[in-house]
Amino acid sequence: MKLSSKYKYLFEEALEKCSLRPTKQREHIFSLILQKKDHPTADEIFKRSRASMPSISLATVYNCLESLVESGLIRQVNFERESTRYCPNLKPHAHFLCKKSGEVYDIELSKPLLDQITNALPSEFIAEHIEINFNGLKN
Amino acid sequence: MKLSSKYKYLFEEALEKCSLRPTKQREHIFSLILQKKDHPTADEIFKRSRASMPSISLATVYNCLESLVESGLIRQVNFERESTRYCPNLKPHAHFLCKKSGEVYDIELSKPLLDQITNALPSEFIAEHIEINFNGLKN
DNA sequence: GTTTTATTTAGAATTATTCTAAATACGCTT
DNA sequence: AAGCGTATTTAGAATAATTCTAAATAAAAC
Repeated sequence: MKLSSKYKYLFEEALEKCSLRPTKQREHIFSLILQKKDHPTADEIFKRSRASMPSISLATVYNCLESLVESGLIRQVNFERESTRYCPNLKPHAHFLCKKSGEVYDIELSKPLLDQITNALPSEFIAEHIEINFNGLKN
Repeated sequence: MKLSSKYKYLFEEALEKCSLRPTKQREHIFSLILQKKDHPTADEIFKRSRASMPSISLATVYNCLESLVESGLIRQVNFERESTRYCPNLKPHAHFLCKKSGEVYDIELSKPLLDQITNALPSEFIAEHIEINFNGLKN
């Protein structure tokens, strides 16, 4: 599993900024997440990654995901206390979990709406991160 | 730990509707959560509840919390994969976790803003629940 | 090329939560 | 109020996701 040159550059830059090394494993996992844009858990990524990199370990998958999140290449998504899922969509957006299928969908949010939500905070609160999660049913 | 008559009635009604029994343990835990309106975890509630009910077990605390959530008397709050916290504020609101103090604050959201957020969903999504969590710093 | 430092790896450890099965309590009927 | 069926409590074991540990390997700096 290899990154296209466009993403390869992004990948190396982003890791560089955090003084992290662009290893084979990190690249492999990043490319897997980019490829199939569902919202896989660490364990799903582990299973997928073994297909083309049989020697990878689960601990490495966790480590790599942590590095990718830290460098801002992917983000985490949590629903209640389910396993953490990972998402390569970096535009601000919300998530929707369908109770029936278990699938997660990205929900775009307009900039003005996001600003309004942030403005709902009294001034003594400085938000670093907002997470907006829906759940319900999707047709 | 006893409930005031106002809450006692609410408590009994709510459990009744779900065919759950108003036991001493459930009442005790509900009153603890009402009393100190921070956002305690199951373990914190367990510790507090032992002060006045030393025989209670952790499993019971989990069971009671589940019943209280099911009957709509309290709600759960999850930040990333931290322990689930519990909240007696039933008005729709968001939560803010201060990274520094670890404290959780309720953030009121106006009805029109909430409606706008729900309307951000394309029509094929039917939301049952929305969770909005901020984190950052509070002065 | 050698050294330094970061990363990977397998397996053990941890943490929050759920499960299990026996004991107890609740609430309904008589 | 006694008895009965069912729900709840309890302690401890089990589970699941994740993190930790320490040795082996790989990347970067010199």
